[in-house]
Amino acid sequence: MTLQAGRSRRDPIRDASEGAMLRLMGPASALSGEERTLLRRLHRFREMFSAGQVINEEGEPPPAQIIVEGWACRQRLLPGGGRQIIDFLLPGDAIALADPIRPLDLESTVALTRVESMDAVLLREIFALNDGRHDVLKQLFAAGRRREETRLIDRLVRLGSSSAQARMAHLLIELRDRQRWIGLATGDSLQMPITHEQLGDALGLSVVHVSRTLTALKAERLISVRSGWITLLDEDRLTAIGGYRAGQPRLH
Amino acid sequence: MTLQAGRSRRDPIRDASEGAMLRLMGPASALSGEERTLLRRLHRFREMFSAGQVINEEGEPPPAQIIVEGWACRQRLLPGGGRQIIDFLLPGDAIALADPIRPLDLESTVALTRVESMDAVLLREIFALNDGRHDVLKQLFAAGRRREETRLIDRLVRLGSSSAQARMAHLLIELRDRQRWIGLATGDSLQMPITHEQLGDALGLSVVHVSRTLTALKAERLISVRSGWITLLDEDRLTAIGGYRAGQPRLH
DNA sequence: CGTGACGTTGATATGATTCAACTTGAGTGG
DNA sequence: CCACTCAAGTTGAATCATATCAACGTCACG
Repeated sequence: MTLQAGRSRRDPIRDASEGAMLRLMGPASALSGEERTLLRRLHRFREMFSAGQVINEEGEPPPAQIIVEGWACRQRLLPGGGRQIIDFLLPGDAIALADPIRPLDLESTVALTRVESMDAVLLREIFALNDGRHDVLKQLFAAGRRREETRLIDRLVRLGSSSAQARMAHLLIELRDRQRWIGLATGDSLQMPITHEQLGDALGLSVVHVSRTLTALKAERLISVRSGWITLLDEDRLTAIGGYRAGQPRLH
Repeated sequence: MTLQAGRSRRDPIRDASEGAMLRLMGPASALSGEERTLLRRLHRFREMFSAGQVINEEGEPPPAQIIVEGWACRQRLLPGGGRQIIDFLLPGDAIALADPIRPLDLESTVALTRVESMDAVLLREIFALNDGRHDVLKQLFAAGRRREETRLIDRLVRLGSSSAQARMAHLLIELRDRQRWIGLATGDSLQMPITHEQLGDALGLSVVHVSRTLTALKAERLISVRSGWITLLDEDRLTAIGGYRAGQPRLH
């Protein structure tokens, strides 16, 4: 858990990462100059997590953070030793920014890939001021929280009622949409940096069946898989199979 | 959809119902006199729904309401014609009290039994005033909303990872706890006024399998069933089977 | 050039669904 | 008061989807 300030001024790596940071807010153009400056300042203080590392432990109060790079997940550990992944967290997604107090926290947050996050405690405090000077940013995160809740219900519905193929199709489209939104994917491809086991933990399927399901989708020419990437070959049919209805990223 | 004012002053039916209304807030003792008066006033304006009636339609902005009597559910309709029940709403539970704006509302709310609800638009406005005079009540509903979210995740986890028996056991304990909390159940019994089909829609099981699952639980002497009631005979084992962890009704 | 994590494939087992028949119980009208 | 009807629940048999077990392939990395 390395806490480090931004590097020297003209470091190209920092600039690229900072670009991602701004882009991930979607229509960053709507942000005021003050809001951009704030984000840039926050971005200097970030933490790194390696794949598999626990970002916050079950039962502990989660510190407010925003994912800048990499994938993480919210999960619940199961009595039998397994886990259920509740939601994937992608760049731009916030951890505990909104509602820090939970009745009984049985969830933990874990990095699925290498993750870079920035501290957002200050952001929460600024939002609490209600000074009106950061309202666009505030709205942006509020919208994110609403999308998160919608995804939660989407998952619940699909776990309760869909076949393996339907769940997979839906998840793939969801992830493609989210990645497009933050500029990580263009066209019909999406990054898929996680293992079948992790997919299975999210979809409520065994590793073996994740493999079979993907193979079936490939055989039906619905998707193609390169290492680390998946391309959606027939979005209409995937949408039909997954029963997907776009949860468009509305801002207000 | 009958909107009617309270009946005459000393109507015993109204009084009983009003008692339930106050009790359902749990530790009603903590409410100020002003808050009680407010609730009583609100309680004069209520709506009745018969079993099966839609309380609010998919896609329409839900009016703020509080269930006073009966069971309702939030649900999503499925492409195939079925539905997934997302959550059960019991007396004291609020509809759309907190967060009226949703990104894309695919849910509807439906009465499962005869339901009596009271209008809570005024309540929402009063809360928005932030005058500090109704804070206990506000906290009470905020806590309810948090419990609701916890239940959502509970459901998601169980749909993704548990067997039919485990899901059923967990749901029964959850419902018993909730009914106890609002004074509708005492001891180890709970009211079960809904059909196997409705249970199945919530648990992601077929009607037939709901029946089989309950029969199995009966055979193992874990529950007993009378018409409209279920008694939990061995709470420890049910808890173990369902992987239940109490989401205790905390207030702050 | 092992070694270990990840993915694939086949065989088998199991839990849940579906279809169909039958039972039960609560109205409802004669 | 009885007979009819309809919704809900139960039970058995066949089928289907997914899990489990096991073996093997492949690739990255020390």
